[in-house]
Amino acid sequence: MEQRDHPAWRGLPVVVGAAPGGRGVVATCSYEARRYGVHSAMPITDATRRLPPQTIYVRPDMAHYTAVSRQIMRALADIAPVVEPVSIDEAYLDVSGMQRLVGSPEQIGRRTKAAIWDAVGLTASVGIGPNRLIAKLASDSRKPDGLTVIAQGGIPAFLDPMPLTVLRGVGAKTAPRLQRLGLKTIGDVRRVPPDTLRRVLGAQVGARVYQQARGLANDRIEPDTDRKSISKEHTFAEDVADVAVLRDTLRWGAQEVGYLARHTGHAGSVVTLKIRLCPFETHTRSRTLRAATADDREIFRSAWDLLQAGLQAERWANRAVRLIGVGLSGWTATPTQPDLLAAEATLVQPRGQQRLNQTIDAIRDRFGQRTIRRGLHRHE
DNA sequence: TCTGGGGTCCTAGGACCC
DNA sequence: TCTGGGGTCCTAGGACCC
Repeated sequence: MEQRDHPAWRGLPVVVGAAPGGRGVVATCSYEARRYGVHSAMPITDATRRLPPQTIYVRPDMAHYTAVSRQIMRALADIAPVVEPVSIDEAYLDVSGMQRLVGSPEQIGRRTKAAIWDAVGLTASVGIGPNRLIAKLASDSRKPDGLTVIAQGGIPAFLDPMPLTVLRGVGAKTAPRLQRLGLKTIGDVRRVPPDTLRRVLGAQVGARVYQQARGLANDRIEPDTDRKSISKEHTFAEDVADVAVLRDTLRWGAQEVGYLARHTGHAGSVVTLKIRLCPFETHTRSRTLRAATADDREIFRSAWDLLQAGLQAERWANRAVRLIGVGLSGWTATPTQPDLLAAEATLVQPRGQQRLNQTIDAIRDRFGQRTIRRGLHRHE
């Protein structure tokens, strides 16, 4: 997209991310830069070493990218009724049952690419498959500007030769565990009994890998999934020992988090402090508040308390700090409603057990089990 | 060699409740 | 005096994804 906005950069390696020589990584880069072996998440110092002098380095302009992303998502909403954005540059569309209206899967894919081109002048890769795993891998299989359709019957031939590292949830730690069993491809994984995978990878990851190797995955596309947390963190250009600097950075983070929470209609009851000590040792400390908040000062106070407690403990004392951050989570389960409050008031009255049970049943019918437990806890 | 920032989900132990 | 089993919440850390 930076090449779209700056025609002079077309054909050149372009790196979006940290300043060259600084601390940080490549966020993304042009296909010209990829030819030098540079990729997302690579330390910027490594990238600089590999890339030629004419390389263009840009800092990310998130506000601009977010605006373009919105335009793209709007264009996608015209293609299919259900769109689930997964990141700033990726979304799932449920196009099942659209063949009669639009045409073959290929036609739906071409139409999607055209809609994005017309809206923002960018190419996109599209993958179509029976579920989100296959659609994602299909999209990844041909970039840039690709269009790949995998039908149910084509799944084994498509998956089996792929390296097992493309499976969702198989990363830097999990891949070697599988490779130590002599496995390289998804086809290899498919021949392993489920019990072995569960033993080596744990219950959840093992089960997921087993399913994915067979091309099975969730096919529900769900729009409007609410975020679960809001956080702000900062890595210092140089490690910091001055507590006043840490406090000011924490205050900044709390203000950013509070602002974002209020502007997105969130109030959270869990404040989390994150700290990364020199050279690279990460810790978190969290505290559950008595009531949810979106107040900068309250978020800051909690984070600051947690930091001071940590600094007093032996482990953190006199250590230079590389990163500090603050997060907010634990949204209020149910918006407070008048009749819920009334029901809670009834509950805390000393009444006979039978009456109490009737009241609990009544609330449960209306709000569900979780609500009752929370209500009881608050008043006990 | 050096490892951002913003997220999600899972695990595991201890507290606490019934 | 010795003691179960299930469930949920809280906390810390870790793996992973874009």
